[in-house]
This record gives sequence, C-alpha cells and structure tokens, in this order.
Amino acid sequence: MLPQLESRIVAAVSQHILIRYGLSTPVVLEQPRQADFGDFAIPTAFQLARELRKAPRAIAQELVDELPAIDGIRSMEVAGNGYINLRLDRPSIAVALAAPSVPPPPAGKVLIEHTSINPNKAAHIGHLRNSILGDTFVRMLRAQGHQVNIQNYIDNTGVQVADVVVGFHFLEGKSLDEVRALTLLPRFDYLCWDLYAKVSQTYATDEALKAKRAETLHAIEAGHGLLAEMGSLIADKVVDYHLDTMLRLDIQYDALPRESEILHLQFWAAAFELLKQRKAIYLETEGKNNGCWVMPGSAFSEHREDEDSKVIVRSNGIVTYVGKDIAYQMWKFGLLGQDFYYRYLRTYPDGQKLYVTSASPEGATPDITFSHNDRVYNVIDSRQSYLQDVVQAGLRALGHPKEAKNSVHFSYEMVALTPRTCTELGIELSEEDRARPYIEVSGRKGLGVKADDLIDKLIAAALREVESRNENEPAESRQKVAEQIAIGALRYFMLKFTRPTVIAFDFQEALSFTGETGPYIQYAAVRAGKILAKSSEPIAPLPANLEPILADEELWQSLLAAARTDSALGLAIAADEPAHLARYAFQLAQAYSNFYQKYPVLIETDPDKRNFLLWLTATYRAQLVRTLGLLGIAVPAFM
RNA sequence: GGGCGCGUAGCUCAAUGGAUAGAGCAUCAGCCUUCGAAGCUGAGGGUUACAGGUUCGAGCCCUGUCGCGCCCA
Repeated sequence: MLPQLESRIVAAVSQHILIRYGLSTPVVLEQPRQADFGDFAIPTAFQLARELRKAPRAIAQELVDELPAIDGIRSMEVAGNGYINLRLDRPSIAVALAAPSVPPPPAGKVLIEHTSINPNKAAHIGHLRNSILGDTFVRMLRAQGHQVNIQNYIDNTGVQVADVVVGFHFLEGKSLDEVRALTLLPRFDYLCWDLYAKVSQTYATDEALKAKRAETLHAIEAGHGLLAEMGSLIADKVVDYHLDTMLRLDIQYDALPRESEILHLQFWAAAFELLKQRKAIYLETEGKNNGCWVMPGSAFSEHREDEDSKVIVRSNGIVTYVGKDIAYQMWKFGLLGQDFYYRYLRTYPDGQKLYVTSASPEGATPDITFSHNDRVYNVIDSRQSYLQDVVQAGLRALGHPKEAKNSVHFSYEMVALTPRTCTELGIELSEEDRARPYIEVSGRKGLGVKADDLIDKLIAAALREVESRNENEPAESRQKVAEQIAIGALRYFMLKFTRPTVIAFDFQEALSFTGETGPYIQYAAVRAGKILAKSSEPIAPLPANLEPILADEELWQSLLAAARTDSALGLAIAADEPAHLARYAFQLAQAYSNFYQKYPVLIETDPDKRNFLLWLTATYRAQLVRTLGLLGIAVPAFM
C-alpha cells in the first residue's frame, strides 16, 4: 500500500522537475532519521543544486511552493539545509492499510539454485546459510509476483562421492550389499561424515589408497560397474537425508539437476562445439597450457590484459569443472539446445512435487522443463566468485550478453566456528587458532556442526522454555511450538547478517532467544494473537473520524511502522539482501512491543479508540505473520 | 605476486553519498496482585584502522598505507 503512494510521490516530483528545470534527476524517498521530521524525506534538492548552481535550500523552497498537490500528502516543508519533509494524510493511510491487498502483477521467470551440497556426508551449518538465504529469497521474489523455480544441483559423480566409495570399498573392504545394508540403518549420512574425514586423513599417509581415488572417480564418471553403483547408492541416500533436513526448515525444491545426467546426456559436447564456433576459446599451442583449450583472461577480467587465461579443456582431453559449469549455465537459460528428462521423485506434505533429472525418456514425466529462465541466481559462497566470473564471461563470449547480465552470483561469506564453540565440541585447537576470531569448518577434517544436531539442540532448548511457561498445554503441542521456535531462531540467525559478513557461529549466541532473534519476533506476533483471541467483540470497520485518534503522534508512528512492509520488501529485493527484510521484521516487532506496552487494548473504555486499537493489533499481527512468512518462519499458537 | 571481501561501541553486527553514526549482547539503575517479563523504560560506552583526495555533504566513492580472511598462481 505504501509503495503506490511512494511511486505517486516520485512520479509527481520527477515530472515537476523535468518541466520546471528540464532535468531528469532521479528522485529518491528516504525515511527521515527522526520521526518528528516527517513521514518521508526527499533529498533531491541537493542533487539539483549542482546542476542549477544554486543553494539547495532555495531549490527545496521553490519545489515546495510550486509542486502540485499530491493525493495522500498533507504537507511539505523545507528542513535542514535542503530537505523536503513530507507529512502524510493520516486517515487515508489507515483506510488504505485496511483495504484488502491486491496480488502483484506477474513478473519474469526466475531460477534460484541453492543448497547444492556434495552428496557424500550430512549437511552442516555452512550449508544451512546457503539454503536459508536461497529459500528466503525465493519467498521474497514470489511475493513480488515472480515465477520462481528452485533447483538443488547434485554433484553425484564428483571426487567427494568417490572418496566415500574409496572408504567403504577399499579402506573397509565392504561389498555393495554390505553398503546397501548400511544405507538402511539410521543416520547413514553421519556414518559417511566420519568415513569421509577418515579417508581424507588416510590419504596423507597411504599412497596406495590415494591411487584408488582416481580409479574410483573414473568409474563413477563412466557410470557402470561396482564402484559406480556404490557411488550412486551412497549419493542417492545422502540426498534423501539432505532433503529431509531441509524440510525441517520448511525448504523445498522443484528439481534436482544431477551431474550424472549432464555427463550422460553430453551437455558438455554441445557446449564445446558452440564455444569453438563462437571462438570463445582457442587451442593453446605454447607455454604451460600447451595443448589445452583455454578462455583468454581478457574475456573475464575487465581491467587487465595480463590476467592468466583459464583452462577449459586440459591437454589430456578432460573438461574442467568450469567447462561443465558453462554448459550447465547455458542450459539454465535454454541456450544449449538440449534438455534433461525428468523423473518424479517425491511429493512434499503441501502437495508440491519434486523431480530429479534422468538420462532417458523411460519413466520420465512428459511435458515439463526447468530450463528457459529469464534470470538465474546461483547461491554459492564467495570462495567460488572467480569461477562464477568465468562462467559469466563464457556466456558473454558466446554472444549472450543479456544472459550474462542476468546471471547473478548470489554470494555470501562462509560460516565459521568461534574458538569457544570448537572447544565445546571437543575439537583441539593450536595456540595460534585459539587467538583467531573464528575457525573455518572442514569436511575433510570432520570439523563442523551437523545441521540436524544443531536443530535438535535448538529444539531441546526451546522445549525447556516452552514447558516452563506452558504447563497446561498438551505435550504434543508444546513439541510443535518448540520446533517452530527453534527453526525461527535458526533461520533468523542465518538471515540477520548481510551476505559479505563471515558468521562466526557460536552455540551460546545461537541458542539465545532474547533480543534480536527470531523468537522475539514470533513472541510479538503471539502476543497480538492472544489479545485478538481474548477480545470477544468483532472488529468494527474503522470509524469515519480517525483524525482525533491519529493525532496521537506515537499511535501514528506505530501505524506507519506497520505500513512499511512492502517498501521494506522492495528495498531488500533491489539490494539482493534478505538481511534487510530480516531487520525490518525485527523493527516491526520492536514497534509492536512498544505499542503493546503503551496502549492496553482490552481495558480501553472509549469504544471508538478501543476498536481502533484492536484493528491496529490485527494489522500488526497480519504484517508480522506475513513478514515472518517471507523469512520462512512460522508463528506458534502459543509461547 | 594477482583477484575478491572485510576493518564501525567492551563483544557481535546495522547504516539506498544526506540531518545528532544505530541495534542486540554484556554492564549498571528501574518496571510484573499477567491484554504472561522470550517483554518495556533509562544510563554509561564512538577520532567509523591510518593518511590524503573528490563533494554543498563521506563510515560509504577515489588513491595510498597497515591489519585480517578467502580464492587463483
């Protein structure tokens, strides 16, 4: 509702500036630093000052004097040395907020790839940041009308899966049937976690075992034989666990594109032909890369010519990682000229179906595709930014600048552990490490916090709180509420940091449910719900004369805070930053907590005011539920 | 050596080039005979790493220096 008003203001001011001064200076609306300055601020006079060679304050005064009336604006005034502060027509904002919301207009088709965990061990907290960021951004885009499809890429033929096969088969001498039996036992993913660490450490001293790694990898890539079968058995089972873990966080996918199908359907061969045709790569004939197909450094580095060229196909004919990624990125946009087959995999509790790629039409679901997207977000940590740049350059070199521009590396920094948390986990640290602010997790060392362990721990902590506060609720409901609180705490924790910030994960901090946390926001929504439930009377329509009620400055500020949800969503999407929306959710909860403290609703004796307070409570509740929903956080029935 | 990111209160972090740099935690002082305190009110705490520059205006942009992290070689 506020966005419409905002764009109306921007349009009116821009148009006036164009006519009056002949300038198309962009107009931005700000939220004033102090509430008593006004409801919106326009700093455009400062920009105009340069071009008009005139004092900003004088320009602001001209604008205020000459601007036509804008619907919904009560007054404009010049402030500071050139701000224009706007005050809104309060009753009309309340009325607009009370009106039913209109669905957003349909927007473009977007692909978000997230999670993409190597299917060789249990998920850890670092993976959670990826999935929660990706899933939240999906929810945000969908709320703006985008048609989003969610993909979780599975590298089921990579070296990491090979390592676990090496572990089972060569290190522990297990047969296919024995491994199959193990996959049926609980927590096979945890078993792989330990085995992967063991194998990685054994490589350091056991050359013979290390030699088995390459043999195993080749067998898996070829796709037949005992080792390949064992690899796919392990990967499929571990993927199942990942899907279950993510479902606990309310995270779902539409499709699982797999590396095995990219290989078997020879996506790379098609991409290779196109790259050669368009002269995006060339065969190096000298130097260290002699005999390799390379992409020149100038293609992906704007400023420097002397950047090393990037090898796409090695001299032994084996395509690199980047090469395969370019082929896959082309497929995402529908530029490859071929597609996967898709096989039904499972149905989520809400009825949504999940598909996995397949190399043959047999058993495939006809008439679906997950290709041909307008825009692609790859949620991948910042360590891969160089590779993502090369992939993007590949598209550009192939003559697809638009798609290159619409390839977004949605990058984020890693999740590390605080030294204190390492110690709690029984991990020994060197003197040097103890002095560091954080310790990087490592699957090879088995150093990390498993996602499910963390979730279990959070639920246990939440359950203790819930039980101490809600003795009369049935155990089953308390369990459910504890789960919702735990997930709320976890999701908010992963979202409150901006993407380039390294999260130093600390158990004590993550297990805290006070202050700027998910449960604080949930609590605000639950309190609002409780008042609404206790009030026996239905909420009457807003009274005709709202002016006296809204003359109360604090009450007005409270209402305005609740009206900013869509603006906050818009800003967060424009900045590709879910943390902005998370922060708004917290501010919204703070605003409600203040309102709750200051205005007791149910004992208010003036019926008009009481009805208004009830209405505002319902509005807050709705905005809190909606904003939390965008963050993937549920609102418990009680707390 | 090159590339990317970071450096803000005791700690962890915010801050679309704009007004007096804000939150949470921690510390201290208050508020429960409940619309349940997972809350609220208040206090103290800042040379935004350093040095220049651009600008009407810089935590943010540019250059350099120092420190930290990651990636590539």
